[in-house]
Amino acid sequence: MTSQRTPEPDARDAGHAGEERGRRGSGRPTIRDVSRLAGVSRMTVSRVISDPDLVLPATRAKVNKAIADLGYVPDRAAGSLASRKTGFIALMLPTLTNANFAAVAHGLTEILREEDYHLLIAYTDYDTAEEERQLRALLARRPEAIVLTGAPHRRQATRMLVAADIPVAEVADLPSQPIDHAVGFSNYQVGRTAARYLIGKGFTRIGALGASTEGTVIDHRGEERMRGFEEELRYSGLSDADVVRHGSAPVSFAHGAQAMGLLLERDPQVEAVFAVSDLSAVGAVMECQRRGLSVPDQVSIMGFGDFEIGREINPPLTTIHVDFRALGQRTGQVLLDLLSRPEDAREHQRIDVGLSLVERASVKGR
Amino acid sequence: MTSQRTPEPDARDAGHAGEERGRRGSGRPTIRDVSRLAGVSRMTVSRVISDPDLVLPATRAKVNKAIADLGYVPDRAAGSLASRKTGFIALMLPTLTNANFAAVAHGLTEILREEDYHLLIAYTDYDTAEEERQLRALLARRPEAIVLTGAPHRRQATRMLVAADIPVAEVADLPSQPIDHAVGFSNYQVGRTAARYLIGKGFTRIGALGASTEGTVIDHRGEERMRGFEEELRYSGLSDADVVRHGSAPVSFAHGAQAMGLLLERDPQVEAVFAVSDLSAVGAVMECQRRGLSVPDQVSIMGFGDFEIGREINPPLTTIHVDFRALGQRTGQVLLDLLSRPEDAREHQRIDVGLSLVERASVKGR
DNA sequence: TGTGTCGATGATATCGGTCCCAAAAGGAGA
DNA sequence: TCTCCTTTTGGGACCGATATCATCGACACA
Repeated sequence: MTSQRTPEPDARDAGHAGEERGRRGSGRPTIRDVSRLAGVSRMTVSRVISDPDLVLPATRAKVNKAIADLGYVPDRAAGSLASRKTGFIALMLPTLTNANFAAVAHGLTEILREEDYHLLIAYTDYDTAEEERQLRALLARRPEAIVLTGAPHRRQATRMLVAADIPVAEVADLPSQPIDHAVGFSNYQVGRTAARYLIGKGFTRIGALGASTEGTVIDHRGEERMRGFEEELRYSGLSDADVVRHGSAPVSFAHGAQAMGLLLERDPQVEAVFAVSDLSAVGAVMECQRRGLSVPDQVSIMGFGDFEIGREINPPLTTIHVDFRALGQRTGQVLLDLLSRPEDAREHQRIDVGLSLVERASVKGR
Repeated sequence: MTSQRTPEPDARDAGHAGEERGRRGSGRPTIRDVSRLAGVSRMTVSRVISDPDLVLPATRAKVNKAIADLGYVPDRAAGSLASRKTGFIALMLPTLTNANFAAVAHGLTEILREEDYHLLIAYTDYDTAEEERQLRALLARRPEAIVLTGAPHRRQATRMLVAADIPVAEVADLPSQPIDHAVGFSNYQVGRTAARYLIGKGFTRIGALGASTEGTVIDHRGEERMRGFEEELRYSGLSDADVVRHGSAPVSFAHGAQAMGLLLERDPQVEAVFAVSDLSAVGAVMECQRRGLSVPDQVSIMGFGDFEIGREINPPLTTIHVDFRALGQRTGQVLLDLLSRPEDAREHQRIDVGLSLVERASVKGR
């Protein structure tokens, strides 16, 4: 049978029962209420929740009944404080209103969920100033790790990250000097790959559509693609006169349509165009069609991101594919692995998830 | 001048300095470190952070310097425990990979950010079983309010919500019997509006494209639109034989294409189609074009949600518009208002953000 | 019967903040 | 000068969990 010692006296409850005066509590059942009802100590209740095998089945049953009867839900804030583990992973993105970033969040959640970690999501709307505020707010929640898209761009933000002393994973870009860990692909290589592909198709008047780099609202990853594209053009001895930077991030259909319009006015002879995003590319295709230009017979267009819409339009869009959901999952695995091992056994991870060119009908060589 | 009493002795630090043995702490500076460095009590530091006006400017300056020197970031978990305010608002959505839901999250964040509230996001992938697990995990974080898309569908989940005793806001649908507060629109009315519109255009063979209602993965809001659409057809004496439910939520381009294919095989004479989502509708348009059917000359198609892509395709898509970002903002305002006033002054809110029909070229009357 | 080991459970300190009230200083008014 | 009030600051308990170590039995073995 179970042992019959008296449970802990619990000074706060000694004396007359039901004396509630002056108590700060919220009225919701606490672990103490459960322990009293079940006739065990708080520690035993805690064990039933976090590691049931340590408790005798009979005791466990009593405790579980008490939990159910009271509708007890443990307070993780209190638990975090005591255990020094919050179960939070922070995620800072430029925006959620982008299918690929949302896919990263989705993939991450799928993995973290299993280990009862929660994602704390913040977004910056591509604003470098907001980044710092958000980071401070996130760190106050004591996440056990933080996931960022690319390095932070303020000195102060980087300092805060280092001081936080938690694993940092940079995703969706592979910086040459990662702060800590990195899971992603090279946006610069995306640009170069796109340029080489179009050059290989025999085009010589090649353009690009990206966002402006002025102000604080900047899509750094998109700009990396533009840079890679431009450099490849130059290496190949081609002009970068048809590279258009227009409007502010995030880019979408309307951006592509406008930028394509500008480009066509600047150079009506342009043969092929790379857009930093499929959304932009789709907008460009539509703009061409409105102007009576046939894609791909008169202008070839390709994008980046392999958004679902690209597959559906006519002609289907040639693009560069990155599996963002898998990227999120992979990041989750890296972090779980990192967090489950002692600090001194953690080596830097740098994982390139790669990219692939998806040829569809919107590009047709000369 | 400032007062010169000795600051609190702080038993934990008495005796020889630097004796770190056996301490549970994390190594990060705490409010106690700041108070020692600044030569004030912890309470004064706390005040400088949460209500600076209560502290003399000179003292405030000392404290702020100590905070900066140490790189101190307050631990919100500890603060939450003591103050009974976590600063969390929970948000449970079917998915984030949907521009409209992402827009809700976005709008909410914009508003809550100002008052330093954080959104805790969970998603269920349209799975009723997952809903309950996620809800339990969310409530363990002690959010001060919770935002849901429509009522939870498990008895147990509803019970947990009521027990949590916090404001509940249902968004993106207006249930006839809201649990607490509701901000949204009637999906049922969307369906009826769409049907009335198509009927008014003189069509009599009218179809609809939605998701299957089998299994646990169900898009209840989409189904409400389907139901409203069907009922309006019947009220008007028309057949609902062309209403197609196919595939599982979430629906997208490929769904629309497939479902449209099925519909055309079932009834090649169909004149007009309503899809539960613009994404589906776009897929349907593309499918028609692949089959050589002209939209809108041979088939009219309309959708719901006013997704950006609908504006860009040829022909532009007729749809029903709801401003989801504003919906999120409105919800945020309601919640902030609710949380800033005493509990007994809180009345139930029911806000209809309305909907509007956007006529474009994809529907052409007989 | 004595003793060592192991499994189950309890007692207490602690995590890092805030609440509540008390104390000290400074100024106004009698 | 004394009292009273306001402003500023501090002391200690407390929020609701968990870490850590102690304790109690039961059992094996000598």
